[in-house]
Amino acid sequence: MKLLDIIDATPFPIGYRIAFITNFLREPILRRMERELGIIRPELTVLMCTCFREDVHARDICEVTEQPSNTISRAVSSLEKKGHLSRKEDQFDTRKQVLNITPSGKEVHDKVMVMFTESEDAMLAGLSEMEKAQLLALLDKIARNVPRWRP
Amino acid sequence: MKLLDIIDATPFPIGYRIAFITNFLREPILRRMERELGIIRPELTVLMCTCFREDVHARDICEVTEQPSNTISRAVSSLEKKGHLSRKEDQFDTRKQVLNITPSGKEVHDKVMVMFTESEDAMLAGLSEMEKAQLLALLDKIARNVPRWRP
DNA sequence: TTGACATCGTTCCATATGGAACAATATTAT
DNA sequence: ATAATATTGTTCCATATGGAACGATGTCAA
Repeated sequence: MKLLDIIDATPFPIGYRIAFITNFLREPILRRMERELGIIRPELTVLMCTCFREDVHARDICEVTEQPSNTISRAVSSLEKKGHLSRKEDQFDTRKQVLNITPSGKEVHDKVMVMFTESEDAMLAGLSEMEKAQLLALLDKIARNVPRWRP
Repeated sequence: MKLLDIIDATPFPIGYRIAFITNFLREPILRRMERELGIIRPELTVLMCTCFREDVHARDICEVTEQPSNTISRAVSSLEKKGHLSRKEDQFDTRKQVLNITPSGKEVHDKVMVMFTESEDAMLAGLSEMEKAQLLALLDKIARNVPRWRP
C-alpha cells in the first residue's frame, strides 16, 4: 500500500494532492530547521513577518497568520533570547512592543529560505518552463482568492 | 500587512502558494473534525488507510504515511476504544495486529471526506473546467514524482 | 472625570506529538 | 539448537501547541 494508491480514489483530488505535496515539501525542511538551526515553527512565522516588514507588533503577526496570541508571544520571547529579534516598547501604546529582526535573525531566516528554494527547484525539476508558469498562475489565482473561499 | 503581500516577495513562489493554500484548506477542516467528530489527525490517518484497504498492520500505516509508530499506536488504540476500528491478532505473526475499519469508523471517515470535498469545490469555484483539469494534471505529476524529489 | 468595555501580551493548564527505551516475538547465522 | 539480531507495538518522557483566564493599558460614553 502506498499513499499514491489512495490518491487515485480520493473524492477531493486537487486538495489531496496539494496537501500531499505540502507534507513532503515543508515537513522535512521544518524538521531540519529545528534540528540544525534550533528554530521552531512559530519562530519561523515571526522571522518571516519581521523580515518582510519593519516595526511590526505581535498582534499584527497573529492577525496575518491566524496564529493564537500565546504562540506568537512565546516565539517572540524565545527569538529575543536567542538574539534574533529586538523588541522595544511602543511609544504611543505601552501595551504594544515594536518588533524588528536582527542581523542574526535575518541570517537564520535566509538559510531557511535557501532550504525551501532548493527543495522547490528539485520538486519542479520534472516540469517544463511552460508548465511551471501555468502552475504558478493557477496557484496564485487560488491563493489570492482565499478570502472568498475559506470556511 | 497581509500574507498575500509576502507572497509576492517569496523566493519559492510555487511552494509558498501550495503551503499557503494547504493551511487554509486543511487546517479549518481538521479543527472542525476534532471539535465536531472527536477525531484527531493521526486518527484520520488510520481511518483513511483502513478505509482504503482491509487487513492492514499498524506498521504499514507508519511506512506509508511516515508517521512515528507511537503516534499510530495511540491512534489505533483510541479508535478501537471509540468503536471505529477493530483489531485482531495476526495469525502468522503474533506481534502484529490486523486492523479493520468498522461501520461507525467508515461513517466518520465519510463525513470528513465530505467536508474536504465541499471545501475543495469552494476553493476551485473561480476556475474554469479547463483550468481545473490543468491544475490537476500538474499537481498529479509532481505528486507522483515525490519519490524522486523528496529530500 | 470616571466607570464600562476593548485590546495587547502573558501565564496557566490540558492535550498533542515525537524521540528513545522497552518487552515480546520473529528471523538469521553459526 | 541456540545465540545474536531485527521487527512490532507500547510506554515513558520532554516539548510543542492552543484555549481560557489574567493583569495592564487604552478607548469610549455618560
